[in-house]
Amino acid sequence: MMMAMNGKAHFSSALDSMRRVCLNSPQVRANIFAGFDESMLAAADLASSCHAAFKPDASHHAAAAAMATHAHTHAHGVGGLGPPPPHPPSSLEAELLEHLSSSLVDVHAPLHAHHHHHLHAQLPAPPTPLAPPPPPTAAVHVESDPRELEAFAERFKQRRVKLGVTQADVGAALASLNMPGVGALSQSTICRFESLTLSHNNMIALRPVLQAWLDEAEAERRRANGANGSAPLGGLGSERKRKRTSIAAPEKRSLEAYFAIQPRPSSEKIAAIAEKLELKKNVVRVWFCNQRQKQKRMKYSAAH
DNA sequence: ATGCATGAGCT
DNA sequence: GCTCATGCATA
Repeated sequence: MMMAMNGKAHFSSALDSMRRVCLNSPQVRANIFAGFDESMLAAADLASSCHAAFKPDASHHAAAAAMATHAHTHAHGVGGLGPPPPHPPSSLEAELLEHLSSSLVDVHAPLHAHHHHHLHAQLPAPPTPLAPPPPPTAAVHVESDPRELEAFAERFKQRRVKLGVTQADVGAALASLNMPGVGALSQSTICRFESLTLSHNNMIALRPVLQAWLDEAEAERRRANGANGSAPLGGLGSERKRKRTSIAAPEKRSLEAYFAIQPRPSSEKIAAIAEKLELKKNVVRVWFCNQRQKQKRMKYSAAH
C-alpha cells in the first residue's frame, strides 16, 4: 500500500455551496409499533450468533437492508464491487429477517415513496436532470454520467501514479492550486475518490478539482523535465494523538444484525443496544450513522 | 484502504 | 439528532 504522512488544516469550501443545494435529507420517522423492540433485539442477537459464513461488509449490509426495507431499489447500490453473493435464504437468519421486515411493511408503508422521492431530489440525478447543478466555481461541466466518472477516477489514479505522486501529496497540492474555496484534502478522501467510495455528489464535486490538479501537475512535469530529483515533503511534529475505539467482531456482528432489521433505531433503541453490547451509546449511534452513510455510497460494477 | 469520529447545516 | 463531507488513526 501506499502510505504517506499528511497533516494540515481543512477549510470548508466552495464545495459547500454545492453541498447546501443538493443537501436535503429525508427523515423517515418510522417508529412503528413499539412492542416490537424486545423481539427485535432478541432477533438480532439470535441472528448474529448463529450467523453463517457471510459477507465482506457492504454486500451483506446491502442485502440485509434490502430485505428489511423490502424493495429499496435505488439506482446506486452499495457493495457493487464485490460479487453479488447469491445466498440461499434458507437460513434461520433469513427467516427471521423476512418475518420481521414483512411485518414492518405490512402495518404502515408510506415510507417507500417518501424516501425515494427525497433521494432523487437530493442527487443531481444522472438520468433525469431535475435540478440545475449549481456550478461551484470552476468547471461547469456536469455530465454526471456514472460511466464517465468511473472512467475519470481510473484515469486519474493511473496518471497520478505515473507522476509518482501519492494520494496524500495530491490532497496537499490542492491547496496550492488556488482554486477559489478549494483547500487541501486528506489521503483518505483522495483514496476514496479513486475507489469511487464517496457519495455521488461528492464525486461530482471533487472531479473538477482533481482534474485541475492533474492538468497542472502534468503541465509542470513537461515544463521542468530536465533533471529533477525529488521534492521531499516536510513532516510536521505531531501533537496529541487521538484514540480510535475499536468494536470487537462479535459486537460488530450484532450491530449488523440490528442494522439489517432497523437501520435507524430510535435513541431508546440505541441505548438498549449499547447497553446490551456494553458499548458507549454514542459509539453505537455513530456506528449506525456511518453504516447508513456507507450504504449510500456509490460503488458500481455492472450496474450501469 | 478503512473504521470510528467530528463538525456544519438543517429540521 | 440526522445527513454529508471529510479526516485521523490504524490494520
